[in-house]
Amino acid sequence: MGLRELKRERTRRLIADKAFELFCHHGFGRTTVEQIAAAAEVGPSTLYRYFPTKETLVLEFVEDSLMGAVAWFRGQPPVDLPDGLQAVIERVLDELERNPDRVRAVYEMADQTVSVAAHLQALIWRFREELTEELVRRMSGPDPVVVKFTAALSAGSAMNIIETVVGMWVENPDGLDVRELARRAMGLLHGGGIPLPAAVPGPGDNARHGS
Amino acid sequence: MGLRELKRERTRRLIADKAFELFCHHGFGRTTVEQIAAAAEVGPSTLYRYFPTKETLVLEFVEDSLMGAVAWFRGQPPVDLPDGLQAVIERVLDELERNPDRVRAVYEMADQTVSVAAHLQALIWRFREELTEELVRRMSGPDPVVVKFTAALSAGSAMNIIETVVGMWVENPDGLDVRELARRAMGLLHGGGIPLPAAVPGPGDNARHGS
DNA sequence: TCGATTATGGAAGTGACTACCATATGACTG
DNA sequence: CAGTCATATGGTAGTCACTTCCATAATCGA
Repeated sequence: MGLRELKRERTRRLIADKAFELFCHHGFGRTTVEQIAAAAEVGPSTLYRYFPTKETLVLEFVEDSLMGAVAWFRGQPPVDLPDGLQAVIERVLDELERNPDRVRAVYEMADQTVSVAAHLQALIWRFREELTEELVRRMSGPDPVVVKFTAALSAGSAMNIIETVVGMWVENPDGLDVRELARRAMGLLHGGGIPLPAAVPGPGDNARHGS
Repeated sequence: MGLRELKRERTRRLIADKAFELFCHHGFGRTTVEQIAAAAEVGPSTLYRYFPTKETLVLEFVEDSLMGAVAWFRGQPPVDLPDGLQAVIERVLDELERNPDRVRAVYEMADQTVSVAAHLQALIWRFREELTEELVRRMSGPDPVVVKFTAALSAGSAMNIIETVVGMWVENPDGLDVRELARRAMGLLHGGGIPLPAAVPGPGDNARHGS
């Protein structure tokens, strides 16, 4: 490991940290790339060599969490479908829970800047696609279309659970048992259907029953 | 209804059509906004008055389909949760099936242009949020957090089914029964779990059973 | 027909991002 | 240690999406 890679990692980290700092302080939209480059004491063209877009400065952390979980799953021995998905979900949640402030910051920026939300969603989409691919590799069936369909639906369910749990977690700053919610949501995978609250919505008393 | 609104609708349609044409012919990334404006014989600033971003030129159609379904659902009498979701899903699929070429074009552009994919996902996210909101309004329960959680998970499931079915539909140009797939996927909402193909993935013979 | 409202087009500017090139810096060889 | 090579950096110039603002033209109400 040479001095070069060490320095590279250092500047990369420096840029990302300065960017995060400026984004939190002044907002994503009110921070220019030039300002970030100046704060990190590098030229703008150097910054672009490390981070292809402004959004990656914010979202690389999420990308690592999601793609890391898929990569980990690829190395795991075959297991039951629901169990495998559950493991992936827990892996992602573990990773995100490791630095909650960053997760919150990402969600805040996504809330107030369309392009951040958009790229975050694109990231989640890629996670879904790669997970689908891996599930297909692990599955077998007579009809490849049905296999692909099942895999995509499963990966989507995992994605849905992650998004929902993380969303609830971000909205309720403290005193929320993320794991309990996640466990509840997993019922979706195991055939329990949507876990309903105590009082379920039924047809209203005075309402015509719709078609 | 005055002449003004009529003309407005006409230029709007004209711009969108010319844009679609150019995008299909030269690709999204290789078409500039100025070219579109020139083709529609309007000034660029007029174009931006109708369409805030280049992406909306492509995605407005999808937005209308999704948001229209939610708006429709808002006007419906209360029904069972799974039935309601199923109705919304079918509504969206109906709308998309009405012009398949446009759906395919959108997916193609999303495949080759990141920002289109990103904004498409952002749109789907908004659909999910609005559907969640409406579900919350229709639900009751002792714990508002659990209610919100259930609603978000349900809306996410609906979104998942739509995305999966449409994705399969786009990938397999012809001879695919979209409705059969959709019906199959609905089992997820009714508590049937993930519908599995004939041969389900099990633990491999030579694999260690790992945690 | 006249005044008010609104749509349009153009100009000028900002900022993200790209392509390119000259230079500086760490890495390897004799 | 000197020389050379690979790579990292910084700067310049340019493209393009998008914004703001203003002058003008088209429509509408009276």
